[in-house]
Amino acid sequence: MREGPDIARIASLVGDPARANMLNALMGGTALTASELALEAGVSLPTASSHLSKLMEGGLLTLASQGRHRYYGLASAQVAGMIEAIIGVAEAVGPKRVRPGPRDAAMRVARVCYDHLAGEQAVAMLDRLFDRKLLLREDSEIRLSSSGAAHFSALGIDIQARARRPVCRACLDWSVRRSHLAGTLGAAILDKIIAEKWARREKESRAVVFSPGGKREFERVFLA
Amino acid sequence: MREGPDIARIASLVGDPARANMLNALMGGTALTASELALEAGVSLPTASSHLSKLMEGGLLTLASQGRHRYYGLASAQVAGMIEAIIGVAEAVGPKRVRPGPRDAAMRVARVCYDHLAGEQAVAMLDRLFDRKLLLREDSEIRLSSSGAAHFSALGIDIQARARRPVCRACLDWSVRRSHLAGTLGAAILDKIIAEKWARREKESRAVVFSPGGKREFERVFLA
DNA sequence: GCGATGTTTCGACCACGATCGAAGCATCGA
DNA sequence: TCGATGCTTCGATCGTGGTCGAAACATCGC
Repeated sequence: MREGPDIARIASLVGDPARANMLNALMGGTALTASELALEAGVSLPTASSHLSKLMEGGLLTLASQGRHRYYGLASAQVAGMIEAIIGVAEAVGPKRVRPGPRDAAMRVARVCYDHLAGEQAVAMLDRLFDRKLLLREDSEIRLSSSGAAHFSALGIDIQARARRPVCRACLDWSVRRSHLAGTLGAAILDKIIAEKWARREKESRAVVFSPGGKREFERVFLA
Repeated sequence: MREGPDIARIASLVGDPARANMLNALMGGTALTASELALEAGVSLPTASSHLSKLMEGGLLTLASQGRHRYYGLASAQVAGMIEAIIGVAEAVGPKRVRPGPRDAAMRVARVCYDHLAGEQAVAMLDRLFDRKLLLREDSEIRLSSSGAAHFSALGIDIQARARRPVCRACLDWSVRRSHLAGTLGAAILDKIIAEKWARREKESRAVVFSPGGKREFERVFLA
């Protein structure tokens, strides 16, 4: 019972499912807003806010205020390392893999992440957009190339860079552990997918289900 | 959102003060009985028993029954590494360490981490072993070189690589924030240090205290 | 200024889990 | 066989902390 660093305090911060989901979402290194984290964690905005202030007070997060957006990120690589260590143990002791379930499987393939597409389809799409040089990696940023601007414009997706919100942003995918496309462009693409009826949003879920024809169209346009 | 290894489950196991104290006590590497752990955690026996079964179910502990005694120990070096990582974060964000205190200072210099040596001495040793090419970095792994195998063999440390547990592993040190050597080789070196009486283990603590002569010997052999 | 959007605070509710005493098992030494 | 010791299970209590709706606060575009 002797004193030491308060390890229980830190561990219990990670020990709540909602907070664990938030931290997991932040493991990609990109800072996220409170709303995005609320969606990732599957809790309401007030609840998420409460969790975030606890994580802040615990020193696990940093906060960058930009106007009315507040971007939360992991405080340090040390914190990320700790979470990796916990993930490692969880994987080692929990080979459970309880039957994925159909909704779960659908979620892995494609789902909504805030206002853009996530899941295997989205990750594949981002890869392909890089391959075709429609998007360019710049350090940790993503930029729209001139050919990309023309390409999306031809698809009826016009991005006016007016918004304070970045046009392109990488967003880490929990199921694939790689990035997919967020930002206004990501949102616009999801809008198009829904508008063209290539896919529909599953009720009461984040899953996005493509129709057979819609899937072909999507792949022709974005995965070609 | 959810899916993936259940990190919240693992973290919440560590997140209870009583359980955290137990795990901390077990970081010394010696298995302890339920009564000892109850005392260490400052809770009654029934409470401790309940905590222990939770830790067992979570896969964090191993149990060795010997007659009417039941010895609990950490399940693996991986679990120990996770706890070290959490301690590191707790130290970093922790409140204004009030005067380190002598025991704390001794812990920084050298201490037991599960079954191997940690602390400044251990970090310095790993650095030196790399310099002398007795160990080789390979990506994020550590490998024993042929000259290293010969060297340790000459010291009476024979490592049979058959074990499923890796021979060499890096383990992050909370006090120095750099790696020290874990794995069977790390354990064997600690065994030698104790067997040669170069150092003794402080009672009721993880600190390892070198004798003046032992320190010289250790430095001659491992830090030369 | 205005309404719209993003975020936090407040208040109230409720459940989970930590806790302990007493009783039940299990194993030891005779 | 017996009592003693080490540990776990049972049952009941209780407080901490997660949760959300409503409202307040902050900042933007206009």
